[in-house]
Amino acid sequence: MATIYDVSQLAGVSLATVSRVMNKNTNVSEKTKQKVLAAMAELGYRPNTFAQSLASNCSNSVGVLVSQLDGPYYGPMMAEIEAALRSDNRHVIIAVGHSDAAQEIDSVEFLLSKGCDALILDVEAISDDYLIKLSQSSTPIVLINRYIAEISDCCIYLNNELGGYMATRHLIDLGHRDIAYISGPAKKHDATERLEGHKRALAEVGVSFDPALCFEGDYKEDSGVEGMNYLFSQNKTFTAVVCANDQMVSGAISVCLERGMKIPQDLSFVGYDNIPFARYVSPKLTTVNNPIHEMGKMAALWLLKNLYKHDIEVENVFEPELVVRNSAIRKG
Amino acid sequence: MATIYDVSQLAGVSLATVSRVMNKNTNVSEKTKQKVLAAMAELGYRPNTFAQSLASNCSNSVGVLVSQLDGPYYGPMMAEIEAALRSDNRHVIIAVGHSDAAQEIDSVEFLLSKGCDALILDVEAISDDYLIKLSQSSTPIVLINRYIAEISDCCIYLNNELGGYMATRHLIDLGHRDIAYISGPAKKHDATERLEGHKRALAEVGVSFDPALCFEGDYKEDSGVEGMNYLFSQNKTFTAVVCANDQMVSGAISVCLERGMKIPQDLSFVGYDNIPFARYVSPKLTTVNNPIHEMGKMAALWLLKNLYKHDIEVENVFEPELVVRNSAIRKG
DNA sequence: GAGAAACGTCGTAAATGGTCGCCATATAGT
DNA sequence: ACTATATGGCGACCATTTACGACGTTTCTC
Repeated sequence: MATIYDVSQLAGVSLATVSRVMNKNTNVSEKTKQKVLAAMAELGYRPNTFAQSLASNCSNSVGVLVSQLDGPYYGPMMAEIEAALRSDNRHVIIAVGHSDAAQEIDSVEFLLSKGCDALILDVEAISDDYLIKLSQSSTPIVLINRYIAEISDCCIYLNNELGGYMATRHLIDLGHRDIAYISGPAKKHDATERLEGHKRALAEVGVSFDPALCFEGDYKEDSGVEGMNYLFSQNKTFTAVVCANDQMVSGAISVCLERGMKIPQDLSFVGYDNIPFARYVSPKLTTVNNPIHEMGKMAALWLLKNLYKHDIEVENVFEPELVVRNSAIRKG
Repeated sequence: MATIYDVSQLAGVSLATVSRVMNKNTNVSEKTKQKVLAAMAELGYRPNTFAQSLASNCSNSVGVLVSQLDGPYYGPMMAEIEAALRSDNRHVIIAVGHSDAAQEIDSVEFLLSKGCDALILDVEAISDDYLIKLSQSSTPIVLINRYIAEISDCCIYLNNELGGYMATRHLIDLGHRDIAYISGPAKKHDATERLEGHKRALAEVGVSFDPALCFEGDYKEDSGVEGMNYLFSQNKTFTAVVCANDQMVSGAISVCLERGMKIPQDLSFVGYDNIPFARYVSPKLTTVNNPIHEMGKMAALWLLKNLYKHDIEVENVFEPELVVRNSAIRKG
């Protein structure tokens, strides 16, 4: 492999000059620049990133920690992050935290030990305190899907409470009053926020929240199944169900279909997240759009702006949006 | 940040000795080893990976190139790769090729420039020749989802032809003879192989393949919609449809449902890939299992064995498996 | 039992391939 | 001619690995 030294020899200039043209330093004449570029091309020179990183103390890499890689949720986010960073010649290193505090911390340490310039974290189990302390270290972090007041500047998040409100409000506007709820795990912030929104919508029209009509799932399909079975076992009336994410809706609907029910005629459903499948499943899901990919993109742009000094605008907070399709209809 | 030098000072030994204990070199007495370990702990020492990589010419990183990150397909694969490599303290750098030759080559170059120890590639557009040449370079590669005879050792692949055969054979066994086919893009190897299997199953029972009953999609939901509309427009009889992947089945079924048809009573469907949603959609999809996550894992293990010298067994070729659920029934 | 060979343990110093500040020099503008 | 600015060279880092050799102890051999 050719080194910078070889290039400088061939081009008849010094090492520093070669380094300057690589780093787009302006103080290089066009003529020498061309000579160097030609030499690089002739040798098929490729700078050694390790040496660059060692000398410059910058790795051009950012670590991305997510809860899981399978599932429909993180793919679009990773795709946007990769695209944004890649276009600036930075690379992304991935790590998975499995929604477990110990593993999440372990992953952060891992990423740090690999010398990432910054971290993008979508973590659920790690405490606010840890994150606040981490943000004070020399490695910048940006949080997706989480709001911590003390470090709000580096938080990219969705107004989940509003989303939860919108889902239930939509059903209320459709005439429903007996609305069941299949929640995400109580330990996850977004899950409790969405539930809060649900309660607010209920309160707004004077309907009291009935804990018996609320099931705590874990955001996976199977818990939609469980949740639905639970709800039916309560022997209470309800004409609509809102689920804290689309995957649980999918599980819940499958239970109803197996019982010979018609959706949405017999029961209305509203989901959350608007994952790609929501459009193709039958009935097409009415759901709350969660612009997860945009948040991923924004996290990357945040880094481009604040760490790599690009002159761009970023926004931190995203608004949910109701996507009306066919899984919820007026109460008949 | 503490350096190896600081550690050596505190422990009262030389740099080489500290390096030796880090690299588990046996030639160091238990006593000095403990001294060094204590010093490292006291300083919170973390070796600088860039310096390590520069000196050892090994980055402990592997580049993973996939066609896309969103969609249900690559997530499980990435998850397995990450887990396997991570357990050996290696990290993965991701890149996306978008099924385009230029972008795929660009991504390979990108990954190479980042100094990956090896590459895991799931590429579709890059030519065999390029890959063969690439495999002769100093950076090992392993190919997922592709078979190239000249470099078969580093190919991890599924017997797609057999899978295509199984899908159609299942329908034949259920009494169907008029079977439509929605294919993947002709330029993708796996798509043509699956179609070959379909044709073989047909030929086996003396049914001639009717091009009018075959639509070339692009593996996405929308082309399932298109494909179904095309098939209906042909005014031909068919009692079953096999789609080259589950996403297209999803699109195809939605068209039927909108027309008021009952699935599988009016039309049987068999898919391919067995993506997670296939289990939760209604009707639950009969499909061919594509052990994509296992192939991802095996690719990682291949590297662990051949590059990082672990003593483990790996297998290259995977067999598809029919998963019978509810989207295909006996011809009525 | 003495001398030599072998071995285990550890230190020295030379890579590894860059970046970057500092300084000298060339060039251009006024 | 004087000064500001553009240009290029020199050499000190950056944090590690690793070949080589020093040194002391053990073991083998005659």
